[in-house]
Amino acid sequence: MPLSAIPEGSRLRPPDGDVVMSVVRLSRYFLPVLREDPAEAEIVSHRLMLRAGLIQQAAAGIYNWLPLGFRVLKKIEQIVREEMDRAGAIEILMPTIQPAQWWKESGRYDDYGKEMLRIRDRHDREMLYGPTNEENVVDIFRRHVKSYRQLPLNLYHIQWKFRDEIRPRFGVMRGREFLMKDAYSFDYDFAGAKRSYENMFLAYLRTFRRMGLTAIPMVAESGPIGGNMSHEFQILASTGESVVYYDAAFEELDLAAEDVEVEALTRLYAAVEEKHDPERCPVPAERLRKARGIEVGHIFYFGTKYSAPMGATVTGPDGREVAVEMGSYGIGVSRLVGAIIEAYHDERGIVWPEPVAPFRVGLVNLRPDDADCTAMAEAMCTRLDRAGVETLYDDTQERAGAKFATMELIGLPWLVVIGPRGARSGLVELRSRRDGTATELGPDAVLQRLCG
RNA sequence: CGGGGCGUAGCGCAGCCGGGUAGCGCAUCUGCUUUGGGAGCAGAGGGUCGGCGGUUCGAAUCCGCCCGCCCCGACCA
Repeated sequence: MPLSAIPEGSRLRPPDGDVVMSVVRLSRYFLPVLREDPAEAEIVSHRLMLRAGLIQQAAAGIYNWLPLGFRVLKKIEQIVREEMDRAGAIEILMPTIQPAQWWKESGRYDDYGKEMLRIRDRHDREMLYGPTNEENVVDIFRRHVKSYRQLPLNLYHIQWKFRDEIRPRFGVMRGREFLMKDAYSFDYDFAGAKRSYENMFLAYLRTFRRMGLTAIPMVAESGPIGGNMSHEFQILASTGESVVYYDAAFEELDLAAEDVEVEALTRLYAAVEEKHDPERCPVPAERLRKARGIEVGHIFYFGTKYSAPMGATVTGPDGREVAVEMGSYGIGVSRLVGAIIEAYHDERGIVWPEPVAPFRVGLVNLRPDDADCTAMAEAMCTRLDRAGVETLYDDTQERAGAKFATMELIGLPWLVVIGPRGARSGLVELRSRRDGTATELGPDAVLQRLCG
């Protein structure tokens, strides 16, 4: 087949033959936006995710991820991955389907109830779609780790989970199937487990901050996972489900330093409304903040709850065999997509923080039928691609109003507008989605602003 | 799981009470005009009315059963 017969697809192919990787042509892309609000969506993030073509429902609490939504999901996943790796955790991938036997060993097979999706294979073996992976990771650990010298160890994966919620709702914020990062720490003793816990605590603050979010860790019940040291991380959003009180110090944390005093951070005050007692609150009024939050992460220390019954032991320096001390650390990756939209949107649509935006730039060619406009736009595409700027190039024949409305709905941080006016004067318009400010610049200046 | 509601064209909805040839807006397709904020005109296509059964000469409409989805409550990354 001659090269010219191969469909170009959505990637741009510039005249010199290089395949462009950063720029996507809207006319060849798959972006099914909805002009009207779907009837089933109640909350703003769910409405916007459906309207902006991020997801499509398959069944109650189960979603298809369409191209734009999938890009965001991958961005979030990658930030989580990088911060886990930075914290010394090691990525693996455990299966979605697990044998029931492990759960019978840990004693959770009966405890977990109807939330766990139980299935049987063709040989009538009992299996389940994992709602979490403590048993699975303990099985990996116990078959290979025998000595305290191999500790500490932290294994994590980013995998789909299924919890058969009684009532899934709010789109991906409370789906039945969801993508979660779950990490599991193994230590020889409590002191080590506490260090592992604090290490994850800091990693979580860094992870959420990189996404443009303020995360408030609050002391939590440890629930069915068990244990006695637990924090849940709520990100602030005006539409959040719970009301939280917290020390303003959380907003000013310096997380970049190598020697962050994590233990001090774990003691900063934060509480959900139900547990907040104004009389006994240790934070002075001028430093107390009240806001709404959405839970996006939860960390637990639970000691030997799983290692003891499942026989995950190591031999210590004294020659004695002990069950390892464990913790587990979850981040709702798919939930974060909805949570970030709850935190960042306006009446026109989504306003993505740059680190998680599906594309950094929306390049609007107002007149694809005009040779000058198109030449200018395609030249800009090539330059943006060379600079590695992820760009969605709107080369469609829609009218200006429809193009702007779509771009504002999908919320890319930067809009570059090329029209007949600018094509004559050599200027393009650079517009910020966040504050709406627009400036007329030459192509060089645009590149500089976006890359400098 | 208890309570409430909804399933009619891709999306949003009307029609159902009082059974009688399935409609509207948007979207889609064709043509012409238009082109910096969701265009105009003309034409066209698209429906097992969620499913099964019943009543009836005749069912989107009445009755029964089932399925799916949404909302409110008790639980959750």
